[in-house]
Amino acid sequence: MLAKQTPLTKQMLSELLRASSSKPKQLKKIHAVVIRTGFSEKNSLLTQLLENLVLVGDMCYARQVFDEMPKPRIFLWNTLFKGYVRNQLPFESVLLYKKMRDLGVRPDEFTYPFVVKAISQLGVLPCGVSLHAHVLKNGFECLGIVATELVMMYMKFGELSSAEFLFESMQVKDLVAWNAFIAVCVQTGNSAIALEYFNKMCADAVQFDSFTVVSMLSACGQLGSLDIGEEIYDRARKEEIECNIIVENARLDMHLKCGSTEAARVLFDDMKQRNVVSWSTMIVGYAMNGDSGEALALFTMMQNEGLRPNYVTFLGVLSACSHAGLVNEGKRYFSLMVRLNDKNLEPRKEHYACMVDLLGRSGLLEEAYEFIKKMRVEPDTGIWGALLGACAVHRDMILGQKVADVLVETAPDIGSYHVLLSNIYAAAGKWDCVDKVRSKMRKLGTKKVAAYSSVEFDGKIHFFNRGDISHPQSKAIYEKLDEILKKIRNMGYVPDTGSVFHDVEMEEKESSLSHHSEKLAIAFGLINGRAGHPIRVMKNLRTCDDCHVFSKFVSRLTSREIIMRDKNRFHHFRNGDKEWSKFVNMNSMFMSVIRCY
DNA sequence: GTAGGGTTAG
Repeated sequence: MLAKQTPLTKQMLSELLRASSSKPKQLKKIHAVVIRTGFSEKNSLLTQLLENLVLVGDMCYARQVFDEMPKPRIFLWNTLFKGYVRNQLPFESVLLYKKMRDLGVRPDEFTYPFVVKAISQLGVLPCGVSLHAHVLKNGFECLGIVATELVMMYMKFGELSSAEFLFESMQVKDLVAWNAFIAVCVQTGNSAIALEYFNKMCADAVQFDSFTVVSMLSACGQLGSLDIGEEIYDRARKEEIECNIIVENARLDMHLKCGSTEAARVLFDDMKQRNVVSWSTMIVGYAMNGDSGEALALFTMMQNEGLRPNYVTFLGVLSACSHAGLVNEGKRYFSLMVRLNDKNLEPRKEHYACMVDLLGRSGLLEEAYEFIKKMRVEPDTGIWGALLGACAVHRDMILGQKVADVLVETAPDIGSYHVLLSNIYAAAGKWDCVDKVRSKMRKLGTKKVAAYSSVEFDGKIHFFNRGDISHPQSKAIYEKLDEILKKIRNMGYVPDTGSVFHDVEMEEKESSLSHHSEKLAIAFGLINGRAGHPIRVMKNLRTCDDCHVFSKFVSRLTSREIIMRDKNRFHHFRNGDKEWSKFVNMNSMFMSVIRCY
């Protein structure tokens, strides 16, 4: 009777496992039965259980099951590695790899893709280098997949030349290898290199696909190269590459990142299908471009269509409130988020940072400080950084010092915090304190990020540093700049030397100011750009007050529209005016949002 | 039986 029942029960257990593949509690119960009935001996049920646990993400339990297996085959080790990578547990991966070597288990060609990815997640370069040596020793370096993972690892570690060298020396580069390299370039902020390799790829006659297009549109968004991006998109269409919703969303985002909000809206309205990413892209884009009214209006529309916002949508909404100084509305959206009581919508650190920014920007520095103290989450550098930025804007030296102390303690290698503190001192004329901060930076080896601006012209991106003379057109650029400065001075422009935070003489201050990278970029745009077309300048840091005023005057003088994107947001200048957000009645709009829920 | 690529935030 027992013999008759045995195969049935085993089959039943297997079926049960399949049926409860996403229910962790059920899996545990079945595990107990498997052990009790002695079916675990052949490992097949345990294997199935392990795979299910990896999918569910219960890695602790998965490890327990794995450890109970008498002699797991290499496939099972790989399954566990897969689980650790998927669930972002790189440290556990490293320990498992060590154990594997200690036991003398030989890794196979499937092992290294997982382990290399784990080291990427771990972010420790020396570990990556020694793992690379293992890969070579075991003879897996010529496997495309392993090589691709290594290239991505080096790129994520900022080891650009190693990554490039390895990629170039790959004997066979298929489409996925190209796409992976281009994507990781964009993800690490090396979009100009991505563009370079896209051109190489085309020169090598490798046919690109929709994955390539998405990465390139994202690269063009970062670079502010609307024309190049649109050209690539048009080519994709002509070559009948499937432009799915991901491609369309990336295109939308590119337009918004290039300050082309009107065109983005037309694209958005014409889209055949829209998902939460499309809506969030628009809302975030409007917020970045200073059109808070449209951002919040879209948020309402989105809900009227019955779409559920996600955490990015709320980041856009909160930053829209922040840019427009809508303190009370921001507070209400934040509490709405809490009240929705959705596990996926619990405010994250970024949302708290947005709130601190909102309060701080409006001058409510103490309230922002209190908000941080009362937060349910542990404040990170992003949150303290938002408060320090606000202290710099409102020149609050006392609180600024307090916050900077926390930041310099936790993140001594980030130059911008030191710079912000030194700016606060400089604004108050405390040059001895400025010197102290600077010498501390030198002692810690912290470096300031050098400011640069870029402009696209003739299919190329032109970069400028402050006082740069390396550009072939330098002579003409400086002549143009002098000419403009003269003319706008007559129109009433006065250099705002308050934004040069060095203790130097006035004349020197002025010349240092007049050669800021964005001014050089604008002069370049005026020389080369087509009349009637906007000049799009991208800057890697925030733009200073003087360059802001300068741009206003230049837009009036030359009747050219200037769209300047800095680290945080856009500035649109047309006919000497800065375009402000449209007036909207936020109160009534907020009430309609409340009604949706 | 298992392995490499894409969109919204920072």
